[in-house]
Amino acid sequence: MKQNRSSRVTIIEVAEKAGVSFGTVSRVVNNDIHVKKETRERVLQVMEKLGYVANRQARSLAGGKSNIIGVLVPDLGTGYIEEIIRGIDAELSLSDLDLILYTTHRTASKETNYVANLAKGMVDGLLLVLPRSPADYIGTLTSRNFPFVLIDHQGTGRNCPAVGATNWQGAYRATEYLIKLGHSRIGFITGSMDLGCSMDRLEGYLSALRTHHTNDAPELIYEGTFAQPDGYAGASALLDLPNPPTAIFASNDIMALGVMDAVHSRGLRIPDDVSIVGFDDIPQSAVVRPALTTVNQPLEKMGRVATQMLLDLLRQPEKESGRIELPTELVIRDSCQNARTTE
Amino acid sequence: MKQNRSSRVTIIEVAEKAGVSFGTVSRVVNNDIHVKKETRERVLQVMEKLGYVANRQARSLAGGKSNIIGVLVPDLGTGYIEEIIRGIDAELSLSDLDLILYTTHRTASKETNYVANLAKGMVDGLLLVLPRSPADYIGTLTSRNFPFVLIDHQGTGRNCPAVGATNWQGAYRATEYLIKLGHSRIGFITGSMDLGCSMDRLEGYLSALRTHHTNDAPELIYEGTFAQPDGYAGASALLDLPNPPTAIFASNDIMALGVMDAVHSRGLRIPDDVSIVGFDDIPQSAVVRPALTTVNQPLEKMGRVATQMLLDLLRQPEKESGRIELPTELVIRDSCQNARTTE
DNA sequence: ATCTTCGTTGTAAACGCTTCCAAGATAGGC
DNA sequence: GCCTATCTTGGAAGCGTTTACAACGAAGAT
Repeated sequence: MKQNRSSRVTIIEVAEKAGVSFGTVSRVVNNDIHVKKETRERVLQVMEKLGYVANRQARSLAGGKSNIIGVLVPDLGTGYIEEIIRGIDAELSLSDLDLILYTTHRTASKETNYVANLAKGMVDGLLLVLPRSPADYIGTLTSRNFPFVLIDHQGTGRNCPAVGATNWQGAYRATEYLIKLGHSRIGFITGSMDLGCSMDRLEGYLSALRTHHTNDAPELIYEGTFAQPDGYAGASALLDLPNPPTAIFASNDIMALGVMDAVHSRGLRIPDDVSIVGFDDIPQSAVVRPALTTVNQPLEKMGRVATQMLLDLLRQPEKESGRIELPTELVIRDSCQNARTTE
Repeated sequence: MKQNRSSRVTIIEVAEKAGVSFGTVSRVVNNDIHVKKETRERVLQVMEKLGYVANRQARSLAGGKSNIIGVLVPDLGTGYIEEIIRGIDAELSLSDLDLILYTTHRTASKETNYVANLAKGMVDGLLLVLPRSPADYIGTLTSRNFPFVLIDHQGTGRNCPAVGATNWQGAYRATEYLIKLGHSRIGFITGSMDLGCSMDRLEGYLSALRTHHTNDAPELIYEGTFAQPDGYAGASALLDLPNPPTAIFASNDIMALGVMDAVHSRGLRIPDDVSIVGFDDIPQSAVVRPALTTVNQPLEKMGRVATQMLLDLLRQPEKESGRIELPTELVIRDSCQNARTTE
């Protein structure tokens, strides 16, 4: 017994049972004002009784919009993206839009491809999380006036809708904190340098060092890619230096976890021997021991705000909307300590 | 300038440019055999040149299927659901199906509602993660022959497609492990008792105690709901007992984290004073200090397997498929120790 | 040379809805 | 009581596909 397509209740069936034309039913469904109150009630009742559910595909086809918004993410499983999605979902569940999720698995070509296809009518708007190659399609999207919002990506020069966090400030504050604790050799592990936020964090670190006249020796900077092993490798390299740093600032928490592992495995103590700061404030950072001092990035909120922007854009496509930056905040926990004066 | 609907390339346009009828183009798109090789190539070229993308809505409407599968989850943000989604996504990205995500925010009525509507044509199949009230709709779904798979839920008596984990065995093994370490008073914190898996874990715990002739006093069992505060409260209550347990087994890792907090805040040491075991093996459990001994549940794999089952069901709806249980495994880390003989 | 039989292609009729236009009904103004 | 303005409703024309069916030509069989 195959699923019976004809079992579905259509607008026509409702119309017949209610003694009106299907046009009227459509008006009821769409909350059109031009329906007499009693008629509306009657139709509503029949709909209820028959268990009518509008066919999405048909509505989309006829109406020219899908009521779906596409969310494009690079990957799942870091805890980072998930927080953003949570915000998106929370905001979206307040509207009647659905969320369709695409994972590019960090492939730039896939990303461009998806965007191109999705923008051709599958979805009404696009939320691009941590985009790799926005330059490839932002132009097209903009000129076609297709609604989209970039999440956690530095603008590409153009003034396009985007929400990010104050990466520079966060890194500056964290570095300054370490300096004020008396650290003068502070190691830094970067993120993927093709991402704007990585650059910003590095700049923030460097600015803080310079402002406070602290050593910014290039050997203290290790280039990572945001993955845990980079933290381990970076910390190992830094601690092998003839004059090793007394504090390490990792560009994200995942790498900071790697740093902790490396430090532990050399028999050094945190924060006694090495102070550590991360970035992001993912759930793990609160539960590791010692709890990780880190820069909080309001990921869930970024998701929410971006979604709100997109909804605005959907309502009034003409409206210009630029970049929004949400504040980061230093969360002080237990992974840092005054630099030992014996040094 | 509003987005121009007519800018979209349709099958008809392709047909004209290629000098064939639109029917032929449709055949090419659908890989129908009845097209001469040269014709196909020509059409393909034109499609490429024009940047043709099939309109999903129209295909769905005409073809009677959406090529979308719905994933219904109770919530986001625990790290638990996300792992499952990751598995689903991984498997789905191998097919040409898209994933549309629904969050019920733990509301049973919303769940029933979503399922009812989705099954009426919006999606081709449903993946139900940790369903609250499957009894409400499984009957309908089954009789309508609508493809779906339950993830992480104990069958409701019926033999319906589901994938879960061996909760009973996992809890049994963990409890046995504690007993063999010499613990004779083992506290247990349950999950939400309306979920089958919670029951199974409790049963596993009890069975192990009985098998090894160990005390299963009811005061050692604290009823939780899988949330971190329950772990804290549960541990506090258990440790306040006149004869407190020397080990605590929490029904999930999140609660185990709460237990750790409670133990720490009383100035007790883990594992010296209290041994702790969790369940799930979420990423956090590997990074807390001491690292948490826990029962690994193959969440990502459960997502994959469920997706495969659903795809099978989509291909051959007649096929009967029952429940699959994936093995859990005890992961021994640093949160347990021999019971002190001084007790 | 005629009849089949493929292999290939064109065409019409859905699919369930939105939207626009026109027509019927109703009420107000003179 | 008649005409116009307003409210309400019906119906037709798509939206871009799929799919069943018909049609056509060419090749093989008789």
